[in-house]
Amino acid sequence: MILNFELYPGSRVTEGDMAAQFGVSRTPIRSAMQRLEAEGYLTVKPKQGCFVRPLDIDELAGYYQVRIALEMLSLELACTFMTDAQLKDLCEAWDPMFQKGRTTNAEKMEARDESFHMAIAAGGGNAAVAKYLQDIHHKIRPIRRLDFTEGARIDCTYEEHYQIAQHLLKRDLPAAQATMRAHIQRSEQFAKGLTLIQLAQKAGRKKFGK
Amino acid sequence: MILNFELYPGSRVTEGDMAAQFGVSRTPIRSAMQRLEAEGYLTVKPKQGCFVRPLDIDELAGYYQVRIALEMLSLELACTFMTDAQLKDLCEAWDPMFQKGRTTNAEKMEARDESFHMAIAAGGGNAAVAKYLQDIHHKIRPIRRLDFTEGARIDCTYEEHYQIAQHLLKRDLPAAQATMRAHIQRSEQFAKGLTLIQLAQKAGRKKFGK
DNA sequence: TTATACATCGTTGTATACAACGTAGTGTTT
DNA sequence: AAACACTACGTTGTATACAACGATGTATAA
Repeated sequence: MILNFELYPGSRVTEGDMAAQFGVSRTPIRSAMQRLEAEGYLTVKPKQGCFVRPLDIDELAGYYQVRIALEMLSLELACTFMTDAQLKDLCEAWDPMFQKGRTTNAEKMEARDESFHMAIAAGGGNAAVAKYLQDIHHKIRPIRRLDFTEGARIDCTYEEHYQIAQHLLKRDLPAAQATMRAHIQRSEQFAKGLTLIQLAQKAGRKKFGK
Repeated sequence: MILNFELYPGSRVTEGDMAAQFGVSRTPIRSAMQRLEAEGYLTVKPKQGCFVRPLDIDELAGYYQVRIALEMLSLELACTFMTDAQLKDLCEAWDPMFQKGRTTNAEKMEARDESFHMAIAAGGGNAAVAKYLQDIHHKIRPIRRLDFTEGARIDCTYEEHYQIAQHLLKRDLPAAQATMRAHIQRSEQFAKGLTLIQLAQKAGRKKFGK
């Protein structure tokens, strides 16, 4: 959605303005806003207006905790139900030797990373796990994207994904879980650092007006 | 919502009918339907109609798996962050010796049970855990209610909740987790059995028309 | 100068009318 | 008799007008 970038947290968004901006009536805008409210991106106060919810870093840490718990379950199911063929495909897709599929585009890389985690979740056969993991990925997307702005982190991601897939192929659940946990925590720590820098910059810009 | 009982899965629900039934216009009905669709209770096919989604038992098993994973995390956080005072309150509320707060009403009991699990989730300080657990509780509510139609299960629930709270108070995380896991699985097994019976009865009724 | 009452404005919530589209039923043709 | 085309109906999607209500600014009184 558009609110990932140019909308400041806390700012007001009225249905009328959005309708004029998109050239449609208030009805579909209203519908979209209700969906965004349900997803937690903005809160609508009756008869007052809609406000975009600021994302605070503690809340995101909470999502990462839940993510780890779900990824552990996801791996457990995948280790039981995914076929060797599926896991071999996964290994090949993330083999660090294959420089082909590599991309330096942060957005593309983030989509590829998400597809890795969702493939494991889907392979486990539990739709609820996949659903909640997808939801969390959406929630932490603005931060995760920062994770792939550095080439080193991309290399790391390839290596770790490959290891996880290999562990699964060998049906070594504890190793897969340990690697996944470390993978997620590393990514979180790195992204958290970059987010703090961005927040500081934003605060600086705000001081100088606009 | 009303779909918990008298609406057959797969049946069609039109906005116009609902609007007439509730005596309001289509607009708020439409809004509510979009919310229900987002929550997964019904699917709306463009230009065709809305259909209530049947709940299949495998899907519910998936939710129970996720629930266990989240409750384990919830306990871990609660064991770290909840105060002795909070835990003592919890113990008292579920002390089997106190026959006072007891209720035989399945709906009331289900609300009380939910409040126990949500209190632990809230006590851990992770809003995301609480949010997803709440969501799962809503999803499995139609089954869980069946769990409290028998007095024996109510006794069991009091006993198990009390033990969990006691373990937390003693800061014995593994014991609390083990008891919680058994508690949830027992509840699931029992409710699953009753659900199958209900489904069989419903199928039987359907055969005889109406 | 400060506090209070009031009026105006802007916003969301709701109702209603119309447009777009899919489905089912019917009539015709082969 | 069967298959196909067309028409009519019902449904959701959208636009617009109005109602309800909170907030803000202003004028008046103490």
